[in-house]
Amino acid sequence: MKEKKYKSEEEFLKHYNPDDFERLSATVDILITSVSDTPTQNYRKLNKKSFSVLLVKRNTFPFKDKWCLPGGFIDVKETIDHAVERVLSNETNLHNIYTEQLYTMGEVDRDPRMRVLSIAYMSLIDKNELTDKLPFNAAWFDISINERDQFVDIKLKSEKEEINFTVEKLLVQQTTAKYKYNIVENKDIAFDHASIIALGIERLKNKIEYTDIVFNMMPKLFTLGELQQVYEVILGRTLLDAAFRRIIKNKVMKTNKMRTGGGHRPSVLFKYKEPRL
Amino acid sequence: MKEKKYKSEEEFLKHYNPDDFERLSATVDILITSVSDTPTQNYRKLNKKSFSVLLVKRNTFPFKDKWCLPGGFIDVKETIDHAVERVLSNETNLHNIYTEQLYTMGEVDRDPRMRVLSIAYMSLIDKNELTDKLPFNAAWFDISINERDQFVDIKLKSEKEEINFTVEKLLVQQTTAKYKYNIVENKDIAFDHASIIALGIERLKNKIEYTDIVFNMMPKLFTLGELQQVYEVILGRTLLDAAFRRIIKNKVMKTNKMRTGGGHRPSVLFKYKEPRL
DNA sequence: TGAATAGTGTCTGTGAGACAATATTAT
DNA sequence: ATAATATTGTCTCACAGACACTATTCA
Repeated sequence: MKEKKYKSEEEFLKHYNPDDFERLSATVDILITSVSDTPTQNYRKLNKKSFSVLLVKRNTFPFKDKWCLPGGFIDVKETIDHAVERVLSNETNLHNIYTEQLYTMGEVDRDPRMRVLSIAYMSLIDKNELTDKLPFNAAWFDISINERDQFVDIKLKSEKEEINFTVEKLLVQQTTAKYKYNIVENKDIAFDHASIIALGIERLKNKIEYTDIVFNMMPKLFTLGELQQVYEVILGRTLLDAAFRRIIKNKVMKTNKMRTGGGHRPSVLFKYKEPRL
Repeated sequence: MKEKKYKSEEEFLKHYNPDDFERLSATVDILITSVSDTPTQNYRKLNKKSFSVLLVKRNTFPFKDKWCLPGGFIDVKETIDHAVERVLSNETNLHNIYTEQLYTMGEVDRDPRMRVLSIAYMSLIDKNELTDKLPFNAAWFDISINERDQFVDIKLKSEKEEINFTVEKLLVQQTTAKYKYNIVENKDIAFDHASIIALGIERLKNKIEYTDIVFNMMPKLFTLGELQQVYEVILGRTLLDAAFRRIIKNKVMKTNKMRTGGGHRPSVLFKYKEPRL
C-alpha cells in the first residue's frame, strides 16, 4: 500500500485495498464429544461407559477417505461463532450445545491446498438427545488412551472400524505445565486433527476437575453411580465412592425419582444444580 | 470449484484453486504484561507494585492516534508462532518469553478495513530485563480495576496519560463460569482490544492461583514480600503472610543472598524452583 | 527508640483419602 | 441366598484462614 496521507478514517477506508496483502483461509473444526453406554452381559452389572468422539469420513480430496473432525470454512461474512453453530447443526439436531475454543492451529503446511488456519473448538453433548440419524459419513468412536513416557497412544473404535494413532506429549512451558502434541504415528486422521483430539482430551481431563463441564454430557436425570462412571472414564482412573459423593454433593440435587430394575439396590436420580456465581 | 473426479491427491492439488473461496486476513495481537515498581516517599516502605500492560499508539488509519496491543498481520508463509515472535522482538529485546494463546476474536466488523481475525496472545515478562528503549510510540500502563455488578471499569495510567474504559462481564457458560467482555464505554482503545485486555486480566487472575505463571514476570532473585506483592496486585486483594508462605514454599528455593538497606529487617532472596512434572 | 518489614508458631475448621459397614434389590 | 450396586460413617492427615508473636534493621 502506498504511503499516503489521508485526512480522515473515512477517506482512508475508501482507498484501502485489502488485496495489498495476500490473504488466507480459516476453518472451524469441532471436537464433538459425549459418553456412550455399552450394555453388559451380567444383568446385575451397570452399563459400561466410554468417552467418545464424533468423526466424519472425508469423501473428497485432500485426505480422501480419512477421518476428520466436523468442520468447515469460515465465510468472510460470518462470525466464528456462527460458523461453529452452522457446523454443529449439520452434524446434530441440538441447539444450545456447550462449545469452547480449544486452540487455533497455524502451521503453514497443515493443509496441502493452501494456507488455512484452523480454529479448533470442543463441544460436549448428551448423545442420547440426538434424534436424527447421523449423517452417513459420520460415526462415533470410543476413545481409549495409553500413556507411555512422553508418548500417548490413542485408540478410536467405532462399530465398524478401529483407528490408532500416537502423539508425542511435549512440554512447551514449565511454569504452567503446558504441553503440545506432535503426531508421530497416524494413518487414518486427516490434517492435524489428531493433535486437536489429544489437546481436547487433555483440556477436558483438566476442566472436569475444577468446573461443572461434565454435566453438559449428562442426561437431565442421572444416578451418582453413572456420574462417577463418567468421571472415571474421562480421568482414566477409579475414584472412591465416598470421596466422590462429597465432591459433587454441592453440584447436584436429589429428585424424588429412583432408578430400579438392576439386580441391586435402586438408586436415587439426581439433577444438576447450577452454582451461584 | 467444479465437482470433478480426481484420481489422486496430487492431481487434485494441481487443479485446486484457492480463490474459489473469498479469503480473509489474520493478525496476532499480544497483551504484554509485567509488574512495575513505584518508589515510595517513606524510606522504610517497600516500593509499590502495579500490574502493567504495554500499549502502542497507532499512527496510521484506522483508529489513528488510539492505543492498541502490539500486533501484526500473519504472513501467508509464516506460522502463528513465528508472527508472535516477530511482534515480540519488535517491541522487546527479549527471547524465550512466556506466551500463551488467549482467544481468537472473530466478529465480522472488528476491523473496518476488511475481515480480520485476531489471534490474541498473552505474554508475561520481567520489565527490568528490557534494556533497549521502548519504541517511541509504545508505553507501559499501570492497570487498576473496579468491578461494580456486571460492569468492570478499567483504568490504564502511563507516565503521560490516563485511559478509561468499561466492559460488561457477561456469563456465557454456566457450567464452566465462562464470561465474555463486551465493550460498553471506550474512547481510546482501538479495535476490540479492550475486550482482549479484560479477557487477559481474567485469565491471569485465574492462572496465578493454580500455576507458576507469575514467575515469568519476576526477576531471577526476589524476596517473598515482593512475590506476595505481585500476587496481591494481580488478585486485587491482600493475602495473609503466613498462609502465602505456606502456599509458595514448594515453588521457591532459598538462596544465600539477602536484600538489605530498607529501614527494617533484611529479607532472604529466593529463586524459582521448577516443579517436577 | 520506633516504624516498618521479615519470618515463625499455633489453633481451628474444612475437606480429601482410605476403608469399613450397612441397605436394597432381582434372580 | 447371593451378587452387585447404593449409601453412609468415621478415622486420619494435609492444609488454609486467622491471628499472635518474635526478629531485625536504619534514620
